[in-house]
Amino acid sequence: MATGRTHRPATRSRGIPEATVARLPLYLRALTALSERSVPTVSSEELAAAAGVNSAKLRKDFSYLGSYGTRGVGYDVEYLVYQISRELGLTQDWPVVIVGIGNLGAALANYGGFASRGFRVAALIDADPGMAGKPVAGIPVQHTDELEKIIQDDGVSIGVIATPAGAAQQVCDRLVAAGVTSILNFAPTVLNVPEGVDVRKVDLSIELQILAFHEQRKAGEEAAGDAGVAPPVAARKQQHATGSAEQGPDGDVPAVMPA
Amino acid sequence: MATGRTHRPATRSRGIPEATVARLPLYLRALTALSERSVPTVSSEELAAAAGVNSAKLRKDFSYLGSYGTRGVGYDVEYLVYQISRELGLTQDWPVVIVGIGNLGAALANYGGFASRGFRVAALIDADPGMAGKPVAGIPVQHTDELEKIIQDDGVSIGVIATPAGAAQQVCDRLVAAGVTSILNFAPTVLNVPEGVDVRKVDLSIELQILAFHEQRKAGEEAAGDAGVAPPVAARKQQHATGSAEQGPDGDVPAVMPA
DNA sequence: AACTGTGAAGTGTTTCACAGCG
DNA sequence: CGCTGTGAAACACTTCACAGTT
Repeated sequence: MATGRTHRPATRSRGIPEATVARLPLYLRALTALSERSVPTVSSEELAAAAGVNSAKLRKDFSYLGSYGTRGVGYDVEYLVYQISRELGLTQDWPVVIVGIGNLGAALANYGGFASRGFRVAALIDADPGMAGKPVAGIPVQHTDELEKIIQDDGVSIGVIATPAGAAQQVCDRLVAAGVTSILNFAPTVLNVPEGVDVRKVDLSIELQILAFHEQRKAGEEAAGDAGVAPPVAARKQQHATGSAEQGPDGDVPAVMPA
Repeated sequence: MATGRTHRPATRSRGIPEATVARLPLYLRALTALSERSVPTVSSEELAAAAGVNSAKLRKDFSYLGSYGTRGVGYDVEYLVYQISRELGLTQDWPVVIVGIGNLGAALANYGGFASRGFRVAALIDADPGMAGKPVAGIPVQHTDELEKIIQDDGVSIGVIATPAGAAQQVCDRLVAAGVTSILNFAPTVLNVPEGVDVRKVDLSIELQILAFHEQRKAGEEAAGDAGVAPPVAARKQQHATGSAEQGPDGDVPAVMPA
């Protein structure tokens, strides 16, 4: 979705897998903790444990960055912190605007981990004129009217949307028009953005629903009899291939989830 | 990747892929919106657009649930809402506790999408005695001492951790000991949980770092010359250089990690 | 001896493309 | 004809297992 293809001309294409990129911050956090304890080196096994992954995956991930370890020894903590930071672009300053200073926006503004990496809250923006000027986390809230000006003046390229769902797309459009090219969306809506703009979303309700799915599986083993309400409309259709062939061609090995 | 093999006797093995499960809430939201507009049926193409995925993926996803569409026509909205809700376990009531009622916890307690699905905030818990009794989102905050009692009395199986990082593991241990088997973690820490307990994490700082990575790519195409500080220690090593496919569409990386 | 780096195999996910049904 | 449902191909990611290095 969002990102669309980026048909890069393959400038020597480093090509770090997306899954690896998503784990780099995890490694970085673990490494930072080690660094604070002045641990000089760490093995893939130890670091993997601290980051909650397995060591093969970690080594594979690092192999995309380069050969930064020493066989028989492990990885130099400081050096790796630097390399990962650089890879993630955290050696530079990223001004960020947060739009929508309700409960959540305020929480985000106060969030420490925010500033701790290269991120700097450049501005807090809210549509409520009554909020204008009020300081949140030490930063005065500004009115939406200022949005374009702020973004241009500060060279903001990352925006955080913490507005109600109804306002999100509109805010998004304005952010993008003003030059923002990466958006972190907390509103429960699918955002439409032009090619070249990245959107990541964080959705509490979705996370809970996924947990509920697994939770349900744990509880009800056999009893398929569901206690909920009855299907609303339409005739009930049969439930997919009942006992028959269907999936596992050869060695069964049923998928992740059992039933 | 959930719980590796789950031994289970393969009761007709439904086996819905994790990636599909993660998208069901998205479909459900889009369908709910259609339902509110009294749209009777929808094609895979339309629904996919509303959910921000492509139609082939959507059809494949639905095929894991069963044959719920009508060829030449599309899907019955109400019927599909029900089927997905049931699959996700939302036709039942899920009491949830939120631990850590700071800025973020309060935001979560107030979050509407919470209650809108089967989730019910059974209790708000905080370690600060000064907060005890204070109502947040209409619910009085209770002290951590009550944690075990609340969970057992209300049969809570899902816990949300919104405490500072330092307290998270301890809270997690208590939640698990009291009977919680699914945890949504907002604290920037890796939680250790016993086998059978699901943890999903939401980490603002990680999301931003991933955006920064892509942002950096957009900006500096060729100029590998980084303006940041110089590497701290150790000799620089060469850069690997895999030549190959690069980046693809955004794909969300699921994060269930059992243990 | 200890540990990294990585091909190769295994597993999961997406996309294609079209048969099949209403 | 239109649209779903799905094998098969393509792609992505993870894990294995061991060669290679210090």
